Amino acid sequence: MCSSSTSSRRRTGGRPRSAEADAAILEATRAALVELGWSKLTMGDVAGRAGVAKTTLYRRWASKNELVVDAVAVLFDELELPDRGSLMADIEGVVLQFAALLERPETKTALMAVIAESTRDEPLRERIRASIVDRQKRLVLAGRRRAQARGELPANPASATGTDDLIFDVIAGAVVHRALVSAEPVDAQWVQRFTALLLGGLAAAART
Amino acid sequence: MCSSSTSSRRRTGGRPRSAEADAAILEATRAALVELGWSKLTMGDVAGRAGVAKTTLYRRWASKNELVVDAVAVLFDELELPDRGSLMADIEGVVLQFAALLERPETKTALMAVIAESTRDEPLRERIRASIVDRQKRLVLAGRRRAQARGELPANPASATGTDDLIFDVIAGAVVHRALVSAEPVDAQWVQRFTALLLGGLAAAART
Amino acid sequence: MCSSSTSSRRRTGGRPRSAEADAAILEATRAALVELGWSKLTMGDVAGRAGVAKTTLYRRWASKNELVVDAVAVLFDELELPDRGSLMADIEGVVLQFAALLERPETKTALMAVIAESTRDEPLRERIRASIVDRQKRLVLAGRRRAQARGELPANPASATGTDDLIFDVIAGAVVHRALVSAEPVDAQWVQRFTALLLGGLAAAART
Amino acid sequence: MCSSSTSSRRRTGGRPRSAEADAAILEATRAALVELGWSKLTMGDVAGRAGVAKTTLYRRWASKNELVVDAVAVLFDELELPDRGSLMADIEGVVLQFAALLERPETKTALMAVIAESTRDEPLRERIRASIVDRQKRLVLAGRRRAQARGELPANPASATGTDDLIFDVIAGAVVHRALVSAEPVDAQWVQRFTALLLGGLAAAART
DNA sequence: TCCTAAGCGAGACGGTACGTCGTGTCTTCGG
DNA sequence: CCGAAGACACGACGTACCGTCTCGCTTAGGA
Repeated sequence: MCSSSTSSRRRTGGRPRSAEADAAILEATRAALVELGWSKLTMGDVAGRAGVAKTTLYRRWASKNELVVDAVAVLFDELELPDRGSLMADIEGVVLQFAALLERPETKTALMAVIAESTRDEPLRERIRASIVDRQKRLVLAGRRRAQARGELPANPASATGTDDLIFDVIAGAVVHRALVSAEPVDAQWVQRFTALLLGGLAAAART
Repeated sequence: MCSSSTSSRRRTGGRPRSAEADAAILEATRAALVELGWSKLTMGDVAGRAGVAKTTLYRRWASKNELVVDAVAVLFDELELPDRGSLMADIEGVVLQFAALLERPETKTALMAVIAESTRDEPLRERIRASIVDRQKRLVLAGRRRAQARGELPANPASATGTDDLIFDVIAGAVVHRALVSAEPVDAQWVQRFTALLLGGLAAAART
Repeated sequence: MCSSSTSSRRRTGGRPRSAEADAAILEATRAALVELGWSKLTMGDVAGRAGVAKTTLYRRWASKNELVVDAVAVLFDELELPDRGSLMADIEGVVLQFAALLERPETKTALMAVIAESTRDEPLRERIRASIVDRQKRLVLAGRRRAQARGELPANPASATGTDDLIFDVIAGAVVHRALVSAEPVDAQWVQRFTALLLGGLAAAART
Repeated sequence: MCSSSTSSRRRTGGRPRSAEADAAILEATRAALVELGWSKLTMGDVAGRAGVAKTTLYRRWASKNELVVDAVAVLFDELELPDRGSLMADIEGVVLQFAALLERPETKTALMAVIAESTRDEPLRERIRASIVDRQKRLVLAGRRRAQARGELPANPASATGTDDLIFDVIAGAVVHRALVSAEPVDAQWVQRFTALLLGGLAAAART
């Protein structure tokens, strides 16, 4: 995830990069996002908070965008899928978790911004996919397998990947849209109605 | 839409504002979005393209964000819901239209950017809601009414508004997520699978 | 002298440049030279002292070098050649004046620095010549004419210009070298010995 | 000359400093001066040219200024005073030599720069005096003695030192001023006129 | 012969200044 | 009173050097 992850290519000479600096910078970035939001966040400010020179930031991250992606990505790893006993409860749980994550000011302001930038920046898009998007899909995969184990969904291997991607876009897209575009609360009632809709769709698909 | 919409408050004396200027500025803004994207777009550049002084821009829009919202909003009004004979066909049609709209560089880069800004800017959020979000919901409303007229959906007035909002978030969210976050094509196959899922959900909801 | 001296080319529109700003900047530059010397002087610091934005400096002067030349040039205009009754007294007077000028920290540190830069910067060399060097030669010219009027020097028009230039280089060069390179005081004794040497040379030249 | 001249204080153990490195660094410094001039010369660049680490430079010289003084000083040692048979010819010879030295880009750009710095840096002034200025005076001393031996100048010991210093400032100052400040060529004609003036002054002084 | 203190390359680091750019305000003039 | 032209204060940008620091490796003298 970190830009210095090229572990193999460690040159012999020279002072090694400070490992603590990385952590301090990412933490400072999150703090700055909370206080200032995306558009007011500056590299100089982040450097100051981290007790680090601006040069050090630029030595490790090519741009503000990449820095923010790395700083925020770790928050998405906090999402889990505890077994709540039924597919419905599992979906409701993950949706609420995801909504709570999107309520945090650092994610709320950063996520859409970096996605906006990624429309013009292929490397950034790749980084987002690797750091955030693909890591989320594991939740859908896990949920589906658990539901199949329970017998709630048929063990139908046909185009499981395509379906997983679809489910992922529907869940994540709906929650993001509700929270950020419609700008209305993702409360229990909305989650229940959404889950019901989704389960109905899955059941209908299973019957075919 | 336009900031000069304060039609009543027209000062008596003096030269009136040029109406052509407004159109030229919005057109120039869209052109700049296509060429430069959101983050490289500058007010000075837009003014130059429009053959207008920077002062004139600031006299009419308070910020770059509001200008871009106005410039892009009109594109969303192009969306229509021609009667294709069935709910399924109507949904597929509007999803494809929406996906095509999101493929245009000016919307792709601008939409997420202004939404990101809106998380820290209440007036901007309100402007987005009024100019873009609420205007889209008419499509959901129209589609539901047409389906009810066809008998495809029950004429159930119970919390229709809430359901409409949910459907809106699911459709718009899924398409935006697929197109911009997952960054994968919204092709016919995906649209069919998505529509099938949604219709299944709606049918299940209707049975309750 | 000022960069905005292109009086003829005054465009119609637009806010005119502030005249006070020019004076404040040059004054601030001299103050910074006194406090910090040439190598520690920064454009940002000058801007701060002048109560002006850094941009304004760069809008008017292409480089630190040119700014300093303009700031210091005016000091050289203070040199005068009051009639002291004899060529010897006139020379001693102007040498002491020049030495006093070179004792001021702003000239001491700036003069050699811009000359050093001018060895690699033709426009700067031209600016120095126009702003400083050529303006000094008037003193030699005036002194020679006055001495000729007194009968101390023959009214010999033969290559007067070449001789004036030579005298100028000898006087200015010797004083600068004594003050800055040898770094020893230009006191009354030295001035007397130098003047005697120069007068002897002039008298010898007159006899040929 | 070299900063490592602290010959007495040689610690017992440890690897001695490379002698070739010193030569390579000074050579690289001169090359960089020729190519880049004073203000564009950087320590990193010099290190690169010399095939040496930046650390090695700083271990031996405290600053860019001192390094440049050392690099340039050796060039001034090339000046000689071959016996040309008369005082006039000796002066003309040394002036032409000095002018040729000042034509070299490395001296032209470096000399004035370090002198400018020395106005604010006492140790640097001392180093310049020891490395460059005082070593030049030997030429004046030698020329005077030779002229006295020839009988061209009286063997007058009265304040010989003061006169030597004056002559030194007049010669060196006039040439430097002509070459760098007036920025005009030190050609044969100028040298002859200057020499005639100086000889006249010396002859007049001898008569007193 | 080994030990050991220093030299050395490489290069990351905290700083500081650079010169440019964009924002949003202002001041002038002409229509 | 509008609008163009453009100067202005402000502040962030990303780069370049500075001079210092940590590394791990080399190298010569003294034990």
